[in-house]
Amino acid sequence: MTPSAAPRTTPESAPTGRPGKRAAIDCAARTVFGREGYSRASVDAIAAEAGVSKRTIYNHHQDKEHLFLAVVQQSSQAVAAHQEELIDHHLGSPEADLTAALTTLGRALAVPQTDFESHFSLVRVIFAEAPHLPPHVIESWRGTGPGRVRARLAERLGELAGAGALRGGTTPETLAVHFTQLVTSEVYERSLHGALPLAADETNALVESGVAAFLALHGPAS
Amino acid sequence: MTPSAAPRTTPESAPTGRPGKRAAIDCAARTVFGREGYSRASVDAIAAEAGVSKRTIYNHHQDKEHLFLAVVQQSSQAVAAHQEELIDHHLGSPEADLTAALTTLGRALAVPQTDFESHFSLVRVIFAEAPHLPPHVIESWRGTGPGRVRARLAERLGELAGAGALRGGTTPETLAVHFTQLVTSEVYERSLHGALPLAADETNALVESGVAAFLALHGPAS
DNA sequence: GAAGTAAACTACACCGTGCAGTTCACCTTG
DNA sequence: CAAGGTGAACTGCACGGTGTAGTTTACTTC
Repeated sequence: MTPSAAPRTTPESAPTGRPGKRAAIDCAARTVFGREGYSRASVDAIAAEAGVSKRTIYNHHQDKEHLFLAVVQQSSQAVAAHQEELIDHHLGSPEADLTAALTTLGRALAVPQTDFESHFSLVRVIFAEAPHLPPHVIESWRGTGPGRVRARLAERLGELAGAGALRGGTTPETLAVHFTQLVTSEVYERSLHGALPLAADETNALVESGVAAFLALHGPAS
Repeated sequence: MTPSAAPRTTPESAPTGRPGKRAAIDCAARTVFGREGYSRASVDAIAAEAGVSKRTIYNHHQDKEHLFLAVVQQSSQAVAAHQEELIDHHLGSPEADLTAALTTLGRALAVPQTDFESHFSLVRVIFAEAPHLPPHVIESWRGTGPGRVRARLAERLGELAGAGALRGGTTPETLAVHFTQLVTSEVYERSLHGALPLAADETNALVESGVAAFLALHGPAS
């Protein structure tokens, strides 16, 4: 950890290489890092998972650590883009049934698609490695990951408030904070941030209860 | 990880040894595991931290892994006991100023005392290692750790509701969930569960805002 | 003499590199 | 356009160096 800003000439930003190899390496690295954590994940295992020679990994990435950081960047962007899409999809056009819209959005945010499972696993590893990660990496991750999602959620909820679907009187940011706290944070905590499976009906119950509380706080004036 | 239930005769439950050594080992293990994580923490480092021979560690504990599990048990109990005490202290006797009581409790729960820092660090490691931990360890930790705290909080908040200090109509468990979600979960997330320091005034702002939201939801009928 | 200490030791896993040989994409040339 | 050359990318393997879990041994202390 804490790399010293790539001193030498590295293959870092070389877009060369046979197509597919780079992608296979990154995908495999995400999978293995997510499954094993940083320390336990061996470069040999990543190479095997990618169906690639270990030497090839070092052709594309300077270091185990730089490989990890590159994959973290990709993953946070992918997760953020996916979640922003979810938010726009469920909250984009004025919904007739606000409770239903918030509930399905909450569920979608709380239980990650299996397609993105490895990305979310990697987010857990970021949490675990946070004390050993260079601060600028954390900040960058915050900015391109959760920060963007939170901002998008605030934007959409602010629009709903502006349209009268939610009570006014609070900033959009507060709405976003309260939504994530009440609707998703308990699911995250109960499942140890997705590490342990949580029964579907339990998830639903938590989300529905959270939405109810959120609407009790910020729902349309009665 | 995933030990196979201690097959041989082990020093596991032997209360022998010079007094103080065992405690020093456990304390050092907690510190080093908390600081480095499971994989990075070496038994040599723990021995050095404890001012003890490595052999002595293996006299008291079967294994690096069993050492880790033992320390986890201790830590979760210590954290739980400490937090239960906080809850009783701030919510035990009917308070004149409910807002102030909830705020100071929230602050106390959100920023751990430096005395318990290593315990909280270890909790982060539990999160990180969760996928590699035997399930019964997780369950046991849940029960003796967060579960007990949550139950105590529900109990006290239920009493307040019964005394009219909070609005009725919800179960004590829901009160406890909403309190932790609104008051502490954002602090935890922002600080990556305590891994990164969070400015004191920022913490205060989050806690106060959370208490305000909690009271808007469940505060005494106006 | 039971418990602890210090240091050496075994056995292994891992990172990163070197290198000889192979494969593939592309480009020259007839 | 097709045969053939060219060079970069890739493979497979072995190796040096390092770190670590756990054991052993000889010695010390209470």
